[in-house]
Amino acid sequence: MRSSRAARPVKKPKDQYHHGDLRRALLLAAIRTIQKQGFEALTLRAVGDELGVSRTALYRHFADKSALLTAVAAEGFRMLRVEQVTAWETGGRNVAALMAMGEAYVRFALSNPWHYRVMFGSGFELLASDPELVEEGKGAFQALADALSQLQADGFLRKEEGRTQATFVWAVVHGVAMLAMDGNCEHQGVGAAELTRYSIDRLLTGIVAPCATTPV
Amino acid sequence: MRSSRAARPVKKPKDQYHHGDLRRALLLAAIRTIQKQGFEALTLRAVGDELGVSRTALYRHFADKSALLTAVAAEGFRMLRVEQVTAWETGGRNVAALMAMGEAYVRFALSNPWHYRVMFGSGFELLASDPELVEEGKGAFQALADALSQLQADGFLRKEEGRTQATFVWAVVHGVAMLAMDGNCEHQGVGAAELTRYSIDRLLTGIVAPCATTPV
DNA sequence: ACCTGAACACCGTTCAAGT
DNA sequence: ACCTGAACACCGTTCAAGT
Repeated sequence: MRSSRAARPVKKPKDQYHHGDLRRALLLAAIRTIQKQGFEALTLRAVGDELGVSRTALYRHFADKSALLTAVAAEGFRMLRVEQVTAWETGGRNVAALMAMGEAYVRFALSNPWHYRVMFGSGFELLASDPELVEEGKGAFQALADALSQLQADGFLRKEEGRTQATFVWAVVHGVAMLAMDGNCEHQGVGAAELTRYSIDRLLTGIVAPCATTPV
Repeated sequence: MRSSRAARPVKKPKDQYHHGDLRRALLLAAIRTIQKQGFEALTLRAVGDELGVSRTALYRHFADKSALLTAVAAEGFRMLRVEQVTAWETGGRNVAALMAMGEAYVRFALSNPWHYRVMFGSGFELLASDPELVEEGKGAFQALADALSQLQADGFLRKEEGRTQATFVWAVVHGVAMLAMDGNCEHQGVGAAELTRYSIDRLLTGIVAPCATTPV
């Protein structure tokens, strides 16, 4: 279908309308705007303008603004998963690598604060049942769950229900990321990097005083 | 000033304009709308209509919509602090009471999901430097910090920098609350109540496997 | 099929005018 | 001082019309 007629200038496919993949272009433009200008700056008009396209062209590729944001969120989970898997694998698939995953998680949120917010559906309605969003969300979760599962098998972690443990670990890095993003920790005089390092330590060891056989 | 002229029907103070305290009425109406209809349903017009007042009357008491939301957030932190202090004091000011605080924290978020979101400035600009917001936010944090501080003194918790430890504990319950609210844990087959209980346990003990002297 | 331009309903905000 | 009604700029969305 695509190359039915042979000799034609392949570069610009006639430029009849615009790019080759407007949907992807719209998605990336939306991410860029959110990243640089924040969530409130994202208007369908601005996205269209940036691509030199009508403000209603978007409706050919997304049902509405909510669908666009859902795609932005799904793309975010994909990016996050890649960084998580990389941290785990290059870190050596051990406890140190798990800690590197935690650091990478918080770093991702702090580097992409607005994008990260969209991923967790803050302040607006996300299409929570969107198949792509669900799949990418599960994928990011699974990267963490797999790491924990192996560390359980290796005897480094408590052996307990995997998804519950994984959700807890996720909640911890998520909470740290949110507080650090909002500046809530700096507000208490605690640096984001310091909070992250401390939190990952205590995630592993807990906050209760060690037993008497261990030096306090 | 208030009772200068004596004999007058005290009930309705002439009804010249409206209520006695429009600012408070606007704040409560906004909270009610957010609570029941969600964040996107909060329009200044709707708030005005609900109180039978012009849509611009609000500008006599709040600089703009952002200022109204900031007041909503501050009120939320005040409510949260009350519940936290209650849990701590009625719980007996011990480790069990700390766990009750954690449960109460998550319960607050799950009972007031939209209000809770506003408190953490999701998706819109909050007046982060607003004195009332800062004060109430610090107050809620302090309730937790005080509890931890006493448990440290009593030897139940690791003795370390108080604000860092408190911020970590806050991050954990915050993260659990967020995931539970979004249904992200149910999505993984983990119940919110189960996640909360487990998380508070592991917050205390950590996830690493106990040392050999303790039964696994 | 894909895109456009005009139009509609809705919103936050401003402002001159009322009491 | 406090509130109102009309007006303005902006937004998401729809739709008939173009290619």
